[in-house]
Amino acid sequence: MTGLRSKQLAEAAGVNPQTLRYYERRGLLSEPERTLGGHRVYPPEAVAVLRMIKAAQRLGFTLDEIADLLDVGRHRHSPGLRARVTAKLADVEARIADLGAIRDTLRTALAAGCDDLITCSHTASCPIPFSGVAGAELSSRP
Amino acid sequence: MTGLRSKQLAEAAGVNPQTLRYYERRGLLSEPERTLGGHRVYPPEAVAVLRMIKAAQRLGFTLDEIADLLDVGRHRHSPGLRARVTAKLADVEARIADLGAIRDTLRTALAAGCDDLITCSHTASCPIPFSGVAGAELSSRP
DNA sequence: TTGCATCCGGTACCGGGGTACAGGTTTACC
DNA sequence: GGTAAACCTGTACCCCGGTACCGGATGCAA
Repeated sequence: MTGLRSKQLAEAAGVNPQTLRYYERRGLLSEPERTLGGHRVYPPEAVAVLRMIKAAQRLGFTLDEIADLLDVGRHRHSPGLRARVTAKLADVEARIADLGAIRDTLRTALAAGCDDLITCSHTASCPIPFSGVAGAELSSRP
Repeated sequence: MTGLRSKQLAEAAGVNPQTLRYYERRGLLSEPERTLGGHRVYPPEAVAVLRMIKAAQRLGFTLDEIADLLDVGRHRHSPGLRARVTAKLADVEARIADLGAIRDTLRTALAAGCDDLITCSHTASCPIPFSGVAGAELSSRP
């Protein structure tokens, strides 16, 4: 009775109803109960799950990764979970570092009234660490 | 004479040669000189530009945004540049904050030996701030 | 001058993440 | 019991960021 129908869930979570089925196919949302007629009835927690998905996604996780992360805890934990979480953590930390560099760059650019990012960066007329950021890219994920 | 051919540039920047033409079409790379026969000859700075593109891209900027950012400085600055940079900066800062929350979550999960992310997060049995992350998502970009 | 690597433009395709549409059933309310 | 809204499955399509393939035209070196 506390169940949600597709549209309600979709609205509550701010996604398209079609996306729910899509996520279900992709293994991100576990298959919900059905009415006798076959309509999906989601548990209220589904909203939280969706929000998590969206949050994780916005942060650069792919749907597969998210599915993986969620799924693991859903039924039983595969042995590799800790390793994967650890890897993800490293990944996230790297992203934070990169973003920090970009943030600094943007700030510097603004502060310097430097309206011109590339000219600045590659003529080295203002001390923007863009090559540092760019360099970071070389040493990271494929 | 210091010019680079497609393949050289591609290798120097770690991208596919096809991608160069693609970026050119997209306005990310300005049209290079040509040999008499029509082959592209890129200036050495192109490498730096490409690295910047890749760095920015890894950090969640779309090609259009990057084109925009680059283009502006390339010829003449549209009046909106500062505003756009400022907006991007806010965006980046928001991403950093979100990533920080995710990082904390992952750390907490690891530390708690909590192998199960969703169960943990939505049964509130361990004090993981996932809803905080999820909530942040509501207040941000479409 | 011949030969092979490279490049050219054009078009087609791929994977990721959705979204839309078709055509048919179910629900829910009057 | 009728009817409109919501739902169902399935398939097709869209955008993004590339990548691959094509047939033909250079570039360069021996």
